[in-house]
Amino acid sequence: MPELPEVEVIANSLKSTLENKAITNVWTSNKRLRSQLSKKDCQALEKKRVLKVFRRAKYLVLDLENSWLLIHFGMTGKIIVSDEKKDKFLCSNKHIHFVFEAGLNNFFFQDTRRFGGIHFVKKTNDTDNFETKIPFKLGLEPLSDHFDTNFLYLKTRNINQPIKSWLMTGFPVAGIGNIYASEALFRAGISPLAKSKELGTVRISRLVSAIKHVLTEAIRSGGSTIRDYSSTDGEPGKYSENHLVYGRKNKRCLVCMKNLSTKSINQRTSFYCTECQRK
DNA sequence: ATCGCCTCCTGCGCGC
DNA sequence: TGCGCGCAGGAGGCGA
Repeated sequence: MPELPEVEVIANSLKSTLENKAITNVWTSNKRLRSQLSKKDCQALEKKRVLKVFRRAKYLVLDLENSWLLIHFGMTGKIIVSDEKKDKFLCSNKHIHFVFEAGLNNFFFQDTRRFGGIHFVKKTNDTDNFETKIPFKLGLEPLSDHFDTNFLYLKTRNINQPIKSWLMTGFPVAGIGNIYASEALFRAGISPLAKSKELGTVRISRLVSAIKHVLTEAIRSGGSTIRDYSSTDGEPGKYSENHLVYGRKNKRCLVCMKNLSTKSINQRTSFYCTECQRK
């Protein structure tokens, strides 16, 4: 489900309800997620205060007194904030895999397809950086100033695979999934099938601008809702209304009026315009 | 080292 | 109506 903008919207909405509150009554389902908390992890979370809530790559990060909690939403993950009692809520909601209480609310992590995951990362001292303690590498934030033409140009020089596939790997650039890869490539006039290393500085520069543009606008619009994404308050994202290619198979390209195409690239459907986007 | 394919899951919508 | 198939915002792991 959520790519960078959706997770950013979730993180922003949780700041006021979670920061400076203590976590209690931690519970997990016994269903397998990509990564799940152990009993010991749950105990370590009890009565710990949330210092900060933020997003990194596609992870929601809770910075706690003794640890970090990283939540990945996979395809169908979402967090529901409710004042309803846990047991009652579990009866009427399938696929809840993680619950904790903070302030006056319960925070429910729901994930139908269970491609999401929760990582507990222990702090050993106050100057720890969680990124050095996790078993996977996170790419550069595409909305940071470090993500520029020079960076993308250098990183793509040896990459033979299609630019869309490479963008979606999350490294060295984080947070870009199927929707925003498609949208950014359309706006940059680059075919999703273009070989990464064959893109020159002009097109790379256009791609950098397009990525920053679509991500920024999507955050501003509350993200993209395709089937079931919503923020913690249940509000769907409105950026889907601004999609120029994603989900518009056989509809007309809004620039050249030719019908848009789809193609499966690395098992993921890509939406694009064969006229406006060139290899 | 790189890349493409498979897999992990559930649920929905479509066509027969 | 009902069943089967294909498809869905991700990404780790495997083998060529």
